[in-house]
Amino acid sequence: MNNHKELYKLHADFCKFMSNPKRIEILFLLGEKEMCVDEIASAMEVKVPNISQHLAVMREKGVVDVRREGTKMYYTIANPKTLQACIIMRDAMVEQMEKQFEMIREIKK
Amino acid sequence: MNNHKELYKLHADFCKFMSNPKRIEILFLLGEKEMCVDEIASAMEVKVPNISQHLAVMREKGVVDVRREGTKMYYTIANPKTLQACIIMRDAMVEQMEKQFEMIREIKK
DNA sequence: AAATAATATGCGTGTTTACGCAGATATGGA
DNA sequence: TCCATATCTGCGTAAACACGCATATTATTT
Repeated sequence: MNNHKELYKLHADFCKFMSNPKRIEILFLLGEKEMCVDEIASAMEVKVPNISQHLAVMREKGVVDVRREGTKMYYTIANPKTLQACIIMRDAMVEQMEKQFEMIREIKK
Repeated sequence: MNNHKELYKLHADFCKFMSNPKRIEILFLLGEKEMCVDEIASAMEVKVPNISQHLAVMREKGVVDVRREGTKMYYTIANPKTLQACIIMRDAMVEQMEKQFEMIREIKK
């Protein structure tokens, strides 16, 4: 069974949405509540077309769901696990930074 | 407080290691046991220098730790949370794929 | 049917990433 | 010291990405 490689490819492709700080910020914003494009854009102080492009990436990968209401498009997180994993990943990063900080302090003393 | 942006940047940068299928495969391999470069390379059927480069990326971000034993470098996962988050992210992806598969079946019936 | 508001899309450009290959290091042993 | 083994680094190229801006699409209102 060597479709392992294929699964890793899908997995990496899905995770690509996290390789951009704006998309992570969008994920955390949507974690609080459903939002439309210009709400997100003004909350982040970023131009609307740019946010729309990032949302398109997240839509394609199935990270977010969309719902139309009149002219507005409301976005939500498709699966809460995505945010959960993202938070755990951030915790791991913070712990790692603290560990490295400790090591530097040990060397300096 | 607008160092939020800076945190999102660090977060995204840390998560970049997941945007490549080979690095995800490396993470899962190291999840089983400590391994040296050529063990990883032959397990994955990838050239050693390429694996070394991917490990360098993971080292820089603090995703993996290294230990030298003679001429060999043994790699381990620095923080189990990293693998945990990665697994949850994969679960989210699989659930999402199943959801989309269901939707297509509904439309076709 | 126009005009307007909200999003989405296409394109050009500068930046980053992946990876093969050649050459450089570092360690242990003859 | 010289050689072999294991790993790392530098460089060139091709592909992917981010983002600004202009334009297109979609739905509401008049």
